[in-house]
Amino acid sequence: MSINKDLVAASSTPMVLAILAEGDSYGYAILQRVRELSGGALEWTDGMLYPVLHRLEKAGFVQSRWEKAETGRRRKYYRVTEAGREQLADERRQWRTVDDTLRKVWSALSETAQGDAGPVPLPRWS
Amino acid sequence: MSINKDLVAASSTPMVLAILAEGDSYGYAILQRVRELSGGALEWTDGMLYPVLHRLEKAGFVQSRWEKAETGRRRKYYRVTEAGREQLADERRQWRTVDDTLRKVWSALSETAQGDAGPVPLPRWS
DNA sequence: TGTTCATACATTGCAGCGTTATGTATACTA
DNA sequence: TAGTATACATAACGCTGCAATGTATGAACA
Repeated sequence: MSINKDLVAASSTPMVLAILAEGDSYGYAILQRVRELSGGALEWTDGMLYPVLHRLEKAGFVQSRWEKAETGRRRKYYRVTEAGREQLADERRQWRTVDDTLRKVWSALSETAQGDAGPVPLPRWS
Repeated sequence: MSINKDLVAASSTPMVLAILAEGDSYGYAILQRVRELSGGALEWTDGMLYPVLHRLEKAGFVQSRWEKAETGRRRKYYRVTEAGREQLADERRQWRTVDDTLRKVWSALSETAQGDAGPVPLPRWS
């Protein structure tokens, strides 16, 4: 399933901060972690992730350091800051507010698109 | 609580389509319905909603018609199309995919930002 | 009558950000 | 030696919320 860009944009910050809250990590591993967490449903591109990490660092939500992995490759590790943890908590609150609202309006609707939509419901305003 | 723009962008299409799936409605009433559904937590601006409605109509997800309300004012009513119902179902699937993933990564974290974060957890990679 | 507020729709300029494409470099493996 | 996975980075493009602004009508109130 392909996820539209707005939804990717809305979830990227809380997702990355939460992954880093599990422990320090780096770009490539974060991409894999997202795939793993979603069971393969989410496939982020690196061209999208790196600007996110740079933005988070500029905002003070994460700190980075270069390290040499045992494999020999250089990696840029990120660690979430205290401000980042607060931001994460705020993002979670926002997400839940929107999610609760969507669930409320969705709850009355049938699960799927209806090939036979049946009679159009009477407008509330009539 | 203020909701960041990415989250508003991600939720606007499924929210509007779902509200219209409840019954035909118009711009001003949709703004009120969003406020009502969210218990006042979500406050959409009209400058954001009208372009959304125009975009949905251009995409064929809704159809519009002018009507004269009993109050005498003109209103532009919108009705969701069959394509719109299918789009709504798809948006719901996408939302749930992302929501499930976020819940999974959030579940291990404490509820709030920690003023005293305690010891930094050992990195998974060490 | 005049003023204000709520209703009702619409557009413009700005800025942020994902997408796609591209670039650079290293380590491992066939 | 060539291909693949790893690893980070940037540029051009297009979309879209946001804030500001504009137009217009009806109701309430002084």
